[in-house]
Formats: sequence, structure tokens, C-alpha cells
Amino acid sequence: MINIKENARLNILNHSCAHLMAQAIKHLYSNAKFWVGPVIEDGFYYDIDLGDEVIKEEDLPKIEKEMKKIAKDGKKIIRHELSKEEALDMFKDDPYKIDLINRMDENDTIISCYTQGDFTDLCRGPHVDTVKLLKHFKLLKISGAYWKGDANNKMLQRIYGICFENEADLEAHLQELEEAKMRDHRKLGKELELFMSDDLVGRGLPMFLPKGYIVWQELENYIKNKERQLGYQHVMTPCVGNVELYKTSGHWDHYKDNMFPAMEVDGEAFVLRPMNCPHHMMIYANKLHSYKDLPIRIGEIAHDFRYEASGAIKGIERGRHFCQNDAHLFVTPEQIKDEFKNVVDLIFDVYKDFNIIDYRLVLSLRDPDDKEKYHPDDAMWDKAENELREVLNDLGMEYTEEIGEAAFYGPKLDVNVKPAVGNEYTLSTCQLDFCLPAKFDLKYVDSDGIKKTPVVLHRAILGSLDRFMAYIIEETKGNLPLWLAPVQVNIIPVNNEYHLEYATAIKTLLEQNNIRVELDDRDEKLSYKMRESQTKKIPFTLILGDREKENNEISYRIHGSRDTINLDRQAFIDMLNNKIIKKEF
RNA sequence: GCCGGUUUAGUUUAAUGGUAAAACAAGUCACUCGUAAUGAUUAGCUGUAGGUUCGAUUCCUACAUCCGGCACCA
Repeated sequence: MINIKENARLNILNHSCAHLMAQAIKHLYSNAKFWVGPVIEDGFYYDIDLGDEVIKEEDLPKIEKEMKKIAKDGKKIIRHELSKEEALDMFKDDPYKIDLINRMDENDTIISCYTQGDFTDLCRGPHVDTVKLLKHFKLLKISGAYWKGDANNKMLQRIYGICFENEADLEAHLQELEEAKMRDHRKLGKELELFMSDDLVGRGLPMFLPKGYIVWQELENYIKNKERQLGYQHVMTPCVGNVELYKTSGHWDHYKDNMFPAMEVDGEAFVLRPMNCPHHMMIYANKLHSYKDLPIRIGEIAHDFRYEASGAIKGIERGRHFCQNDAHLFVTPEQIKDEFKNVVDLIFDVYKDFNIIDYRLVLSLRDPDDKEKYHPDDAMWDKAENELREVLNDLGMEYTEEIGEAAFYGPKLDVNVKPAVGNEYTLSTCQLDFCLPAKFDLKYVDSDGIKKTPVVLHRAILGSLDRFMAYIIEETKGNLPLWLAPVQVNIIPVNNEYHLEYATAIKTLLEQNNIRVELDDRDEKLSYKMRESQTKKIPFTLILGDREKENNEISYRIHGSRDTINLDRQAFIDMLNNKIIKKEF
């Protein structure tokens, strides 16, 4: 998908279109006051204060019509420059613009405006020369948006739109949006019977159906095997913990609002856990460790519960219950760099298996001007941040640094991806923690015999299995690779009377080879079963009739293909196993 | 949580201020079939609670759900 913001021509076009939209809205809603109207990756928006009036989705065509009218009239877009005083005078009735002018840099003595016909807006520009060039646009959606992005502020109305140089590009873009909706994991999850949810169970509490749980289990086995090979030890800990545990960890103070409320039992308070760190800290503390034991890697596929804001819940991408592919790595300060590198290596080893290539690495660092916000060990921060950088640089990875985005307890690396619909989210993460081990008074005995505090790395490779599954469903459009497919082979006997026996024999043979197979022996036409096999996105469909029975072979069709292939049974099984082992997509 | 929209059968969708329709799915019957939908037939629905009305699935209110954003994601 094209990035409007990074395409110079489209950027200007869309920015001008935002002004055109504002002008049209001013014509139709005379009370409208405008905040900002920037260009974004997929178009533009404008934040508007309409007082008591409300623009609804059904009003968008009306606004588009007015925009077309203004564009057709073809007024020039003229830039003029004002002093700050002149600008303040010009916009004296508009508190939003006054706010913007006052926020400008001290050195910005000249303020520019753009005028098109009866409409003038404060703007740096640049813009196209005339509104006549704005022809191929569409207003896409409308929503509320807090003024200055702060939930304590008033909510403005935001209208999103997009503009292209020609109609074909616009149509293509709208088509892409439609296609993205088709691969939304919520839609595919329902169609392919992977998961469900129900009001009676509760909001944000999806349930995995038999087919979805097969995928889930494959993911679990996959990552546990990887981790085992890398020296991880897996544990199992309860989903509930005493509130005191979270007071010790500090989560009670920092994270309480995102937790389900505590429940009282026998005079003590318990919570559903939102994360597993405290439990794993206790496991480390269960015995005294030598420096020779470190790094100690404690992993768990752990059920967690977070009281997510209702508006944040989205299928299995973000629910109030989820399963983390969590691990805590206990290391000496000297081991931070190597262990961080191990985690990064693991992330990209896994991504290779899942064919994940479209991601963004974000290294979150502390804000050096705001040091009180963070764990106080200055030297530790500097050293660790540099080491994380070095690892990424040594690996030749592209990443962006976000200053001030680190957690108070340490810097972190996030790997972010984009879903079919909605905002970017974090898939994998590795976070350093200088605080938690001390809170639990964790120690190891160093070579000099002195007890020292380890550093912890929190890391999640698949993130949450639920979210990872959502991502894979969308990326594959529901055509899961063979090793993940809930049903790998569907067998259709040509005739139930004559071929069922042979079909059953083949089914048994495949099952003996650990292939997930279904036999469709319903009284339906072959073409009917064939169609269903395709709509269910089953990777391999076998057709077994006289020919196959006589030659002791099988005929199969690969999902999405119209060709039938004949093969010896064993050759077919070998081929499947080979694909499964190689995790072929 | 906030702004706006949404809610009709298992699913996808239609319709109406006079009591709800179709397709697919499900059940039954017939067809025994060679690569994307065989035919007949049966059963099943207006999110919840109020209000307006002679009468509400339709209008109104509240709540809930889901959707698009915003905010959130130590």
C-alpha cells in the first residue's frame, strides 16, 4: 500500500485536499472551527469543532459534493506571510488557531497562510497552485478525536479522506481497503471456525474452537521446542496471585487500573494476573543461584488477564484474556549484551519460519532530560542502551530510536507490525529490567563470593499466541501453511459405495503418519464436496475412485489450483512430511 | 473510557407502524455421482429492559454487543 506521507507529490495533494474539505465544511457548517489537518500514511484528516452540531457518515457525500463544487470553480491557492501579531489579529475569533500561533517557535517570526477563494487557513504549506487539481478524492470515515490527543480534553470531530492524482489510483486504493477487510482475522476466524465469542461469556474473552485450538497448539509446541533447544526451562504457574505479590513487584501501584478488580478470599485479596513476572521472580528466588548458573531462562505459555478498555478490544488481537509466550532471563550485568543478542536472533529465526518480512523495529530509550522518571542507575542505563544499539548495528538491522519511550525500569526493543485493519501493534518484545530483581531481593553469588542482584530480560517472541495467530491468519488470508492447517488433507471418495473402503484405508495411512485428515463421506456430489474443500481452505484434497484404487495411488489437488496430480501413496506422504518439516508456506 | 454508527434464523443478508423473507448451513427423503453448489421437503429469527401507540422488529429512552476512529497498551 502506498505511503501518502512519504510520497512528495501525494503529500502536497492530500494536504491541499484537507484544506478543500475544511473550506467545504465551513460553507455547510458556519460554526466550524478547525484544529489541525495533517497528511498521514493513508491520506489526511482534519480535526473540527462544530459546537453542538454533529457530522455523521451520511453527511460525507454532501461535503464531497461541496468540495467538487469548489474545486470546479478553480480558485487559485495563494500563500501570504504575516507577522505573529498580524496572524493573531487575523484569527482573533478562533481559539484553536490562536493556540497554534502561540505554540510556534520563538524564532518563527513569519507565519504563513493560504487562501483559496473565501477560505484562509494557517499553514506552512506547500500546496498545489489551484483547487482545480483536487479531483480524485474520497472522504473515508468520521470519528471523535481528543483535542491535542489528550483524553482530558474536549473531543473534536475528525474526518478522514484521501486524494490521488487520477481516478484509477483512487479506485485501486478503495479496492485495497475492501480486500483488507476480507482478510481481517475476525472475519476469517468466524468463517473458518477458528474461534468465537459470546456475550454471555463476556466481552473480550474469545474462545478457541477445535480447529483454532489445533493452530494454537502447533504454535505452542513450535516455540517451546525452539526455546528448549536454547536452554529455556518451562514452568507452570497459577493465573491468580495474592495482591501482596503485586504490591511487592510494584505493579499494584502502576498497573492496577488495567487489572480486573481484586477478589476477597479468607480475608486476603487476590487478583487475576495481568503478567507473569512476579511469579517467575518467586521461582528464581526458590533457591540460591551461583553466577555459574546464569543466564537462567524461565519460560511459560501463560494465561493472563487484563482489563482492557472496552474500545481497545479487537478479536484475538487484543482481548481481556490472552496467552503470553513469556520468558524471564536472569543474567549478570555482563551478560546483558549476549543474551539480548540471543533474543534478537531467536526473533528473526522465528520470523523466517513464518515468512514475516514486514515489520518495524523500535528501540525505546529513556529521555536523558527527564531522569527522575527512570530507574536511577545512570551508568547501567548508558551501558545497556549502548549495548542494545551495538547488537542491532552488528546485525545490520534497521531500527528507529524513540527517546522517552522506555519503561521506567529499562530500555526495550519492540517489533511492530500492521494488521489488515487498524493500528500498528507490537508482535515481539524484549525489555530490560533493572528494578524488579531488586524489588524481590533476588541474588546470585558471584565469583568473588559476594551476593549480587541479577538483571532481568522480559521477552515475548510470539508475543501472545492469540495475537500472533491473528497476524498469521491475516498475512496468509486464512490459507495457513500446511504445518499449521487444522485439516491438512481432505479425502473425497468418488462414490461412497465403491470407494469408501479405499478412502478409509488411505485416511488411516495418513493418520499413522501424523497427518490431520478428514474423510468426506456425505451423500453429496463430488463437485459439491470439492467446492467446500476449497472454501474451507484445506491445503490438499484427495479424490479417490476406480483409477486410484486400481493403481494403488492417490490423486490430489492443492488448494487454489485447478490441476489434479497423481502420485504414489508413499511419495505423497513423503512430500507432505517434507513440507511440514520445512514449514513451507 | 470517549465520539459516531450497528444489532433481524447457526451464517450472510432482505422487508415492514398491522406481527418477518431469501440463500447457505442443519434435519428428512430421493439421486450413487470423476474435480468449485443435484432436487424435493421440514424446522428455526427481530439483543435486553422500559416508553409512545389500538397495535412496535420498525419511533423514543436506557443498557448491552459489535464496527470505525480517539485515548489506553507500567
